[in-house]
Amino acid sequence: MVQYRQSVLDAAFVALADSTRRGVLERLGRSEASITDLADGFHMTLTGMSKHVRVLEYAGLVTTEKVGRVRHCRIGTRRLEEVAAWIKRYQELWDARFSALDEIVEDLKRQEKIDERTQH
Amino acid sequence: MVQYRQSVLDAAFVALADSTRRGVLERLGRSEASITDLADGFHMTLTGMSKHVRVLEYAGLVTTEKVGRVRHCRIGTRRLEEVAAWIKRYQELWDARFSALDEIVEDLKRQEKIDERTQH
DNA sequence: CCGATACTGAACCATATAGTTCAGTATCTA
DNA sequence: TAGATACTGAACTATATGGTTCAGTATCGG
Repeated sequence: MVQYRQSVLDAAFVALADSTRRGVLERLGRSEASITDLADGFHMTLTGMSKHVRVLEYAGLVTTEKVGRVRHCRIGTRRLEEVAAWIKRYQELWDARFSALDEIVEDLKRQEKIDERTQH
Repeated sequence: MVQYRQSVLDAAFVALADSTRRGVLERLGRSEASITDLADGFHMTLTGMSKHVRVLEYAGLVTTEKVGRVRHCRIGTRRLEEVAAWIKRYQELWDARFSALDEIVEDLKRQEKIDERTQH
């Protein structure tokens, strides 16, 4: 289970690491498209685009359906929410870390003031 | 092919695509650490971890400071917010797309009702 | 000063990735 | 039915990636 979730999350991050694939997601955000549409739009062979779409589909970021000759691609399930959740969690850790630093800085400032007063 | 990463955003996504590097970010979320600390924690050579840290630093996700022999690594600037912003934007497109589909479905339902009525 | 520690750089290796071409297969259309 | 269209799979190329070892260099502690 944990292994599964880890690998799914990993697949999503890997899929998002490529700028062409992020572009495809944006494109599909506007309307569904065929492999041909996408290949044209990104100046790439059908085969190349087909691979990108498969990576996105594996990661759960798009879904596809073949109707006759045409594979219709559309934006996928809620998988991206897992990526967003990871980032949110990281940001929380990170905010906490910065808060801790802030406190240290505040302590130092307070200490300075005490030093000032005791020196005069 | 020649993957020159024009954008900082791309570097961040690429950095996040590796699960070890995401682990390092989580680890640094708890406290700062040296290369040695991280290498030990992730069962990896110093050289290997050094490379990961450099990737994270290039992406602006961590900052480092060398004090004497030791390189202190800590969680970086607000760079991750750009990643979060991209995802948010994508999710908006995507919600809009689903809303549009919902409307179509609603239209179809209405049409069915009309058909029913006109057939009787 | 000497030895241990902490890292860095270069070279290397195996595998993964992004792309191609070419040769199909299946489906639509005239 | 013939030909165009839409895709798929296999094989191949070039480069990137994640890791290693080994040989330094710089710094710390006794």
